[in-house]
Formats: sequence, C-alpha cells, structure tokens
Amino acid sequence: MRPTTKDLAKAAGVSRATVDRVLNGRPGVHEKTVQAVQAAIDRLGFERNLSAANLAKSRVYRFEFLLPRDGGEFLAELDAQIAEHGRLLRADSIEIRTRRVLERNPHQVVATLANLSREEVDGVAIMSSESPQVRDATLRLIERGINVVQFISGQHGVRPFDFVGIDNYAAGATAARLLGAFCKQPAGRVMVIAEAMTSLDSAERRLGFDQTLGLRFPGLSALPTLETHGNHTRAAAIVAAAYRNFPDIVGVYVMSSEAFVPLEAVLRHGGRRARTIVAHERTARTVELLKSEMIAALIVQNPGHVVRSAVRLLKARCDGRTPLASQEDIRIEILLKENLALPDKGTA
Amino acid sequence: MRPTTKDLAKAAGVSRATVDRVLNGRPGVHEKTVQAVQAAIDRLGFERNLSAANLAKSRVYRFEFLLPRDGGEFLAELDAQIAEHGRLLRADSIEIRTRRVLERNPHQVVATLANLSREEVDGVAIMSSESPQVRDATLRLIERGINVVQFISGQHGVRPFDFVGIDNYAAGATAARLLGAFCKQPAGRVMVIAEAMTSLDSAERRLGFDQTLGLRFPGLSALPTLETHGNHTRAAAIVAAAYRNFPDIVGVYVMSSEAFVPLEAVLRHGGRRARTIVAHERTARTVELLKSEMIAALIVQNPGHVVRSAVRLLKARCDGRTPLASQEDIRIEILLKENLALPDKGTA
DNA sequence: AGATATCTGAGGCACGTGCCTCAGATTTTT
DNA sequence: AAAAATCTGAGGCACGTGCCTCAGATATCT
Repeated sequence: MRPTTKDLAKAAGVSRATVDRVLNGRPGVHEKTVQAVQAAIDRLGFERNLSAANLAKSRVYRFEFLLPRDGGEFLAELDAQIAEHGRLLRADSIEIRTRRVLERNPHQVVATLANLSREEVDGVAIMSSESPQVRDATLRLIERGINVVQFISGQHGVRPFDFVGIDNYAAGATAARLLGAFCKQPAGRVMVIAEAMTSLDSAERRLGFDQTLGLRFPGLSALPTLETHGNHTRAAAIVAAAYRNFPDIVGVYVMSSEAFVPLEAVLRHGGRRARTIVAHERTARTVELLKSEMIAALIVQNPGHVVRSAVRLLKARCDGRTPLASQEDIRIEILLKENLALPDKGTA
Repeated sequence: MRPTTKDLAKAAGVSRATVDRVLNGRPGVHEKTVQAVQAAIDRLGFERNLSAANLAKSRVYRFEFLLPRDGGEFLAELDAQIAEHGRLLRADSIEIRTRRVLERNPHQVVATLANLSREEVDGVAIMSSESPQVRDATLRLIERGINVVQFISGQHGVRPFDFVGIDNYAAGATAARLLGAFCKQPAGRVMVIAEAMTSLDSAERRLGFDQTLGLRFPGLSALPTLETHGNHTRAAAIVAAAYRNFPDIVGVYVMSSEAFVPLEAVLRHGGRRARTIVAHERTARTVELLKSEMIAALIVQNPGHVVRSAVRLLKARCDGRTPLASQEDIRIEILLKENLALPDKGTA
C-alpha cells in the first residue's frame, strides 16, 4: 500500500496537521520540522493521492481554449476534438470550454484575456497570432496565477510559456524535402500559396521551406508567397496569373493550415501542371485529395494529440508538477496516400 | 455542481442504496426500479465521480506489459517509455509492470499467461508474435476477466482483442512509396532485409511493400528478404553476396523494428551504392544515421503514444467504458532529417 | 518576570462513492 | 392463510486528503 499522510506523520514524528501544513505550503512551521517531514517524504516515497485530494477539495480544473472566431476545416476539426475531449475528461474533474474571439483584432483578444479571472478559470490555451499586446496580456494572466499554454500558434519553447504545436520552421523544411522528392522534374518553379502571411507561423514555414529547397534542390526555385485571404475570386485570379507568368511551375506548397481556398484555385487553374502538391493539415477535403492523388503529401499536426497535450500541460502546471518535456513533443506527421489510416478498422 | 448519487436517489424517488445497486449492477432490484433510476441518470446527466469511486474502493489498476526478453534498441526504448509512464501514472492509481518472456518459445509465453490471475492483475498488454497457442491462452485470459490488448505485434482490429500499433501492411506500402520517391534512379533492384521474417508483422510489411513498389515504381524490383537473425557475421556475408550478385541495387528497405544488425551490414558492404535506405523505428542509431543522411527516411511508431494508448484502452475496459476508437489510432509516422524534432528546445 | 509571538498536536467535518447490515414492505409460492 | 422469496429504505463506516479550530508548548521580546 502507498504511504498516507498518517504514515508520514508517524515517520516524521509529527502530527498529521503539521504534515498537512508542509505538504500544502502553509506558514507557521519551523524550518527544522519542514526538513524532517521532507526527509520522511523521500524516505517513504510518499506521493499525494490525487483522487483523495481532488475529492476533498471538490476540485475541478477549469480550462479554456481560446480560438479564432473565423476559420475553416482545420479549426472546425480542432474544435470538435476539444469538445470530444471535454466530454471524456469530465470524468477526471476537468472542465473544458472553448471561446471564440475575433482574431483579426488583437484588442479583442487582449480584452478577453484581461477579463479572465482566477475565480472562473485555472488555465487557458491560447491560439492567436503573435502580437506584443497579446503577449503582454498573457504575461499578466500568468501573474494572476492562471496557467497558460500557447496553442498551435507561437514559438517553440520560449519561456515563460509552454507551447503545444509543431516547429513551423521544420514543417516548412519538411514540405520542401517532400515536394522535391515527389516532384519528378529536377528543375522548375514552385508556387507557394497561403491564406495569409501575417502570422509568425507562416513566416517560419516559409523560411524553413526556402532554406531546404535551396539546399537540396538547387534546380527548384520558389515564387513569392501568394495570399488568398479566404477570397475565392481573388485566389483564382492570382493563381491563374502565376500559371500564366511562369510556365515552368512544377510544384505547389500550400502553406497555411487552412488549405481550402488555395487548393481550389490551384486545382482549377493549374490543371495537369499542378501535379506535385504539398499541403497542411488533415481535413475531409485534403484527405479526399490525397486519396485521389491530387495531393502528394500532407504535413499534419494531430488535433487529438495537441489537445491532449495542452490539457496535460495545464493540469501539470496546476498541480505544481513539471511536465515531462519528452511526452509533450508534438511530431510533424507526414501523410501519404499509403499511411492514411483507414476509417475505423476496429476497436469500436 | 455535478449531480451525486444523493441527487440521483431523490430524483428517482428511491434510496441511495438502490441507486448504488443499480449503478454497480448488483442483483435484487426490480426491473421497473432499475429503469426509473436509469431515467434519472439520463435526465440529470449523472456521471460517477471516478476519484471518489477509486478512493472508496482503494482501487489500483494493475497492468502488465509482456515483452520479449531479447531485443535491441527499439525494445529498450519501449521499456523505458513503459517505466516512465509507470512513474507518472502512479498518481492516477495505475501500477504498471513489465515482464520479459523468452519469446522464441511460445510455450513460455503461454505458461506466463496461464499463471496470471485476476487477483494480481487487471489487464495485460501482450507483445508477442502470433501463434495459435498464444491466441488460445489470451482468450482464456479474457474469460478469466483480465483485459487484454495486443501490443505492437498482431493484427489491427481483430476481435475480441484491442490492438495498439501500426497497420503493418500500410507501413510497408509507405516504405515503398518513400523509397521510390527518394531514390533518384527510375530502375534497379531493392534489397529487403530484416532480423527475422517469422512474425505476421514482417509478412504484412513485405506484402504492402511489394504491392506499392510494383504499382508505383515498375522499374524497381524487390529482392527476396534477407534475414540476419541478430548475427553480425552472417549478416555481413549475405549482404555482401547480394551486392555482388546484383550490381543494380539502388535502394534498401530494412523491414524489422530492430535495424541495428542489418544496417551495419548494409553500410559496411553497400558502400556508396547503398544510398537510399528506408528503415523502421527511432533509436539513437537510426536517428544518427538519419542526421548524417545515410538513411533517407524512417517509419516510426511513437513509443510514448503506443504505451499511453495501451494503458488508456486497458483502463477503459476495466471501467466498462467503450474506448474512443479515433483516439487510439496509432499513426504511421514518417521521419526525415527535416522533421526530426530537435533535442528538447523547451518546456523543461 | 511577564507578555507576546511562533510553533505543534489533537480532533473533527467534508468531499462522493462502495459496501455492508438489518429491518420492514411487498409480492409470490406453498 | 402461512411461509418464503423478493425488493426497498435507512443508516453507517471506510477510503485519503484539505481545511478548520482550539488548546498547549516553546521560544523571543520588553
């Protein structure tokens, strides 16, 4: 049996009350006594029974996911995963809500963050493009004792925030490597297209892409990034123009997580020439295109994994534990037609 | 606040004792009453407080991982992950042990399984190559009320076992696709090499590999599988012979999860000609080779994910819940030099 | 010295569920 | 109608921890 606080008390030669004060960092215990208790903890290998502790505290972990209001299929998938896990995690006294904010307006993100209080939430996962205002608001959250993870958007491992998501520089590099490998022609131009280039994420992907393309495939050169801004008409126009101006386009990199509009335009105006396409994220649409071999490869971050990872991080921080870095590493997954998991072969 | 059994009792117009009987499936409750309680459960959205339940039962989930005794780096990595998660999960009243059995001898696996009793273990994750004897012993485990998942080895979604691991057919197909893409030459032979071909897993990988290679790269043809059986000398000999006999070898697929011996032989005797190599699993050795570009791509199942997934499945079965299939899907990950996560950029 | 501040112990209630006993109510069987 | 079987209610203890109060002990200051 695992030792309890009672055992601890006996081993340390103190009362349960004192053990309790030490365990929960309450004041009024002599330094010497604290150390005696600590020694006993180490000696017995005592670990708090979290079930009992949560029960006693009637503790509920309240986490919020802050997502942009506008978005396409990838965002919808994320939202679905969050809801799904919310349902599952209720059994573990974890309550998860999502909140959509108008992301175009940093001020609104900031206002939302400023309104969060320790009374109503224990941790927040923030998915928002970088801005100094948001960063400051986030810092203030931490000061108020609310735990934070940067979700999907942001930078890997920049304190004091935990980050959950892929390394976008590496993702761009991976895209270049795949595009080069799957593209038969040794020379030509590569179209790079995105919904928008505003965020740091896009910049990083582009950087990694260019770097690797130049290094490994000197024959291929990437065009400046086209931006579609969710507008089909505009997308069609700029893509058509690009194909007209550059007859030697041999590959396309759809850089943004939302790929619908760019893909539509490329498929419609690239015709047979748009053969080697690399895009991001798994959605109904991209999977369909992968199956029909219109897309060569997808670069994916698993929505289920990122959600679980974010929750684990928030919970670990709430409990004052140090999260296990190795466990929370989000892999850059590569999806081909071949390793696309078939729909539900079992485990029902 | 979440409704409690007390609320349930009041809502159903019965006593807490009756609610309890219904919740825990104890006999002696009239059908009509059962339904009344069920109705109240649905109406209130009642969910058992697992913390409280576990506390009350002093319940500890005892799971065992059965691994082969002999193995190389991949097995060591798995073992390490299991140990690591064992430490973390103690906080959730989950105790995990590993047990190593001499896998070459199915009889010993069977004997080990036969000795497991409900008194000492709640669930077992079995990693063992297929055999009718093991299968029977596993079925008897289930009859005794011990939950089982097939771990790494086995078949996807064959009842009545849950399976955790990748789809090996798809893994082989993926390997072929990558080999073909990264290999510059349109024609030539491909060496396929493995530690051993005994298991169903290897057979499936080979099948998927051949299928996709033939379909997508008609110029490439795969040689019969070479087997190294952990023997460096033997490996060197057969690989050298293959390179001698077939001057047009342009790629190598190292099919087994343990890649050390085959890789050594290929690198030593293939020289410059062994340029496009695809292998399995992430180990110190394979990562090093990926970095130095001796290997083109790795096909990987994440040890941390499979371990977590196995534990989630076992726990879900213990609690009588139906696991969420979508969550337990183990992806076939592809590792290139580009998407190799750098060692620990943050989150410490 | 007395007054004050600091530390410690004893005890108890609460959290929500599991599991037990025992008595009483209702129905079914003999 | 009596006996037996079936169902239900009331109550209570236990699990391990958090948090509270109050009294007593010891150290420190005036």
